Amino acid sequence: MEPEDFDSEDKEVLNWDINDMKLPQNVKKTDWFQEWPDSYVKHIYSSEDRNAQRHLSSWAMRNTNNHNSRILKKSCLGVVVCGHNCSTKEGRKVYLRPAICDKARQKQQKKSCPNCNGPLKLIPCRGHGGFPVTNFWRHDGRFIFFQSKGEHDHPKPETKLEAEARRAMKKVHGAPASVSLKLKGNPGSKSLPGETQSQGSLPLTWSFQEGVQLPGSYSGHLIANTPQPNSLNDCLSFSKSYGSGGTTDLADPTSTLDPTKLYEKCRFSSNRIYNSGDLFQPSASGVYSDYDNLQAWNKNAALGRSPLNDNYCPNYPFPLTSWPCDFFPSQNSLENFPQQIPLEPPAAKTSCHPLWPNPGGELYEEKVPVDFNSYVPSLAYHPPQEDPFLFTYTPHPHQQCSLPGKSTKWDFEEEMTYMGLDHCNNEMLLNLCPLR
DNA sequence: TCATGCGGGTCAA
DNA sequence: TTGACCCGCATGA
Repeated sequence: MEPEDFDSEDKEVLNWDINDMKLPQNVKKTDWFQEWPDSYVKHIYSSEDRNAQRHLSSWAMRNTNNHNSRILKKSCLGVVVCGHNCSTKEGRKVYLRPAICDKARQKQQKKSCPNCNGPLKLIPCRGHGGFPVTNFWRHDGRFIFFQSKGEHDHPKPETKLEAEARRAMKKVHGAPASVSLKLKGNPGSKSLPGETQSQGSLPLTWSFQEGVQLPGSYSGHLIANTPQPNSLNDCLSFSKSYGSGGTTDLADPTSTLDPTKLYEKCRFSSNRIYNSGDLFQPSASGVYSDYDNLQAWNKNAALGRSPLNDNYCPNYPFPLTSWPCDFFPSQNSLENFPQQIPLEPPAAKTSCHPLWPNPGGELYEEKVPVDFNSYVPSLAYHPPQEDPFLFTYTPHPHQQCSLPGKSTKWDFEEEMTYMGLDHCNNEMLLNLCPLR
């Protein structure tokens, strides 16, 4: 759509700034929540969006006083890495989430690298003119306005859920899970009959975390006590967050909380990300959408990460498609997800996931930029020494994954074994797991 | 214990 | 004046 096609109201919706006295209220479509907002983006979320209400971000953002109670400002803390720049045997880098609390962060930095016992080092974010990237949140009317300034110049840290899961893991097991991993073998290097290695599964969250490598998608699954509603919430948000082009139709009457419909919607949403056309859909906030998607893509590709990964459900504690198979979210889980999910049927997959079966049934293989900042594959992955951010990726085709058994009782070993086998990416599962 | 939000205050550009 | 940052406090999980 050409800019001249916008009427004045549209322009108002598109050209707002977080500091404006008056923000647009004639927003027709709100954005899907973005968990990894980057670059100079703006989003308009529904005031019903729980994630937006909580001003969530998977970047480690701390509150910053801007002496303006109307606008909440947050600045990025960067990422905690090993001072020795060590790698695990599998070539994974250590990317820990900086503690938000100042004291906790100081304590954190006194701790040693879980991998090599070297010192931990905080890489500050300098993505905004040498200053940390800042995020602004403003509640106005029925909407929550979000604006990001700066581009993160550091790897993604582990997500909040991952960090919480890691802490919970420590509490429950008392010792680093690596002990267990050593006993059972490395999860990333082991496969079961009929299984293939995790690398091709693509959006694995394989950031190394204090002795335990947690695929983000299972981070909430590791500990039974880990609250799952948030994970589901996050997943669903992710399913909706396929790029800043995602929008939520406020008038969508299909926003029932019927789990089956939600699943179906989520499934559709999952498909959406592979529709190249979606990349250029205007977001509610519009202005940056098209350009920023491209920009983000290019940047992420340069950084070795893929926007597609952001569209994945890295914090989802179980394979999304296991709903109809082995698990169904509680109503409680769904309550945390007030946003609507678009009902469009899956668009033709003009651009497929590397492992997405094509219409002919064959797995489609495509080289895509992959986020190895936080999603580090194992095995064949060899980290370049000169630049840890530049990774090469060769997907392994023909991968299959199995869902966890029907038993709801997973002990830790089983979980780790399962996780180590092959983290099933949602999109693939969507095609492998029978629906209802 | 830590995340989060608020707000007083300081400092430098 | 503005933006970044430090600090303490309160609240909640």
